[in-house]
Amino acid sequence: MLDIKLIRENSDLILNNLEKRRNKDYIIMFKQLIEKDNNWRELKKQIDELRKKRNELTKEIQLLKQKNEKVAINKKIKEAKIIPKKIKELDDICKNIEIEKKFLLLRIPNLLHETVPFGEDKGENIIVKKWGKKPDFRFSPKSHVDLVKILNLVDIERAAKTSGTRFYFLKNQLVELEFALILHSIRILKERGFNLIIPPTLVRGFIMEGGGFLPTFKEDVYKIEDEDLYLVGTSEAPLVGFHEDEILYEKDFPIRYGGFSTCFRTEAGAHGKDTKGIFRTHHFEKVEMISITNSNRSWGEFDYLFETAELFWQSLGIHYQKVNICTGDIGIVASKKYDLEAWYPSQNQYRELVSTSNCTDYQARRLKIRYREKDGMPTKICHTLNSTLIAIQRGLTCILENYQKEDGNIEVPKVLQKYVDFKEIILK
RNA sequence: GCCGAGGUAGCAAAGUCUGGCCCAACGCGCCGGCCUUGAAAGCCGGUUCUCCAUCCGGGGAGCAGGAGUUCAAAUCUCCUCCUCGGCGCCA
Repeated sequence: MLDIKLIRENSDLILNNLEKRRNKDYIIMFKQLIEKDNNWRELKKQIDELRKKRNELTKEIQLLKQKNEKVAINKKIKEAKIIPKKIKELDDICKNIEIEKKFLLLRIPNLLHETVPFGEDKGENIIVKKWGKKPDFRFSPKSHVDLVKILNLVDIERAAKTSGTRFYFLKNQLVELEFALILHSIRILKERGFNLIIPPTLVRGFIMEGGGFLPTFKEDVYKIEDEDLYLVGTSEAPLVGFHEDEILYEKDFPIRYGGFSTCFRTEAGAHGKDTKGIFRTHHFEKVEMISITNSNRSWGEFDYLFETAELFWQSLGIHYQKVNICTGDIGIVASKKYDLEAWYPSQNQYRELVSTSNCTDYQARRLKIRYREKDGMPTKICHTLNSTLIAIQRGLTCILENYQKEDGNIEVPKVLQKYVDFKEIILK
């Protein structure tokens, strides 16, 4: 969420930024927010004055009791007695306004970085870099959907039986490749200064809210019935929640976490999209990077995270492009976002494998993640960043497609060969 | 799941039975100031959130979270969460 003080003092700046999103709702919400905030402050002033009065009377009563002046005490108590009711009355109104205020504040998106390109939708994202080459196939490459079927690596039909659509049984060498990818991932993350973590995959509502996953994306996450627990759509949620309501030290920045977890997504808004295979599923494993730092360093860190993802995909020899996500496609939390889109020969297009975001102070403010330059110095709000390294199942689809051979076998990428006892997945 | 003990500021630790001198003691760390040639010691102010005020400054809230009783709650009552120990169950 945005800084309410900045909203009060510099509303024009924020309005100009919100306008870039070309969504009138945000402007309306913002104006309502300012109104609510004014109401709130007015009421708070009144309430605080009443409390002050009550505190004063309480003290007087206390003194009179010591002197045992009964008549005066009764008079004061009579006077004091009416105040709590008034406070309660105003406070109830104030609390409601506060709820409305928070409702708006939680839905107003982050400020966009000036280098975010303007655009209506993902068609207007800007390609900023390409790496590697498309594989030169002398045959018509198969899709991962066909490959996993032919090579007996995934069973979708039976998963439909046990669990429904968008589930899968991963089988045989693909299971081994998954673990190879995980081991390769954590090796790179360790070298790049990330602390390895496997987080809980169920988290409380306020952690989801703090990360920006709620309330805006309520339909996209699974909730446990009768409990205030959600299945995480990404380990970003527990990993940024890790330091919730903490005060960190600047000397420790950047704090980097390399998290591995299963992720659960309803894919509510994706009906009809990527319905076949394991490209888009309700559950998958993902290796994620998280960084906590401050405003001085977060843009450098943003590049560092993306570079780490690039190094990983380069090690696998996958041809990709780096994309600067435009205003219409960026979402509410990130101030700037780069995607890494890899080449899918069967689809003849680039598909998203990695998304790197600088959330600036937007998440950290919600989660009360602060830092000090030194002990005794005032606290400031941290910056948080996140990036995919690899979503395993999607990564596998990309590898399968790019490493397929004319004879129908799949070559195992060089860097993964040391983790498995085969160099090819062979058609039986 | 049951029983017991707990949750107090950056850390550490009193206060809870017996409500008010608790805007939370004594420490430790750190920040600012005074003092000093400099430092240490000493002294003063600070070290969470928030409101008003350009500045000086003045309020309010906060003792795991919420609700209640009361003129007044860290302290009493109820609900929830979490931690630790014991028992049970279990991969």
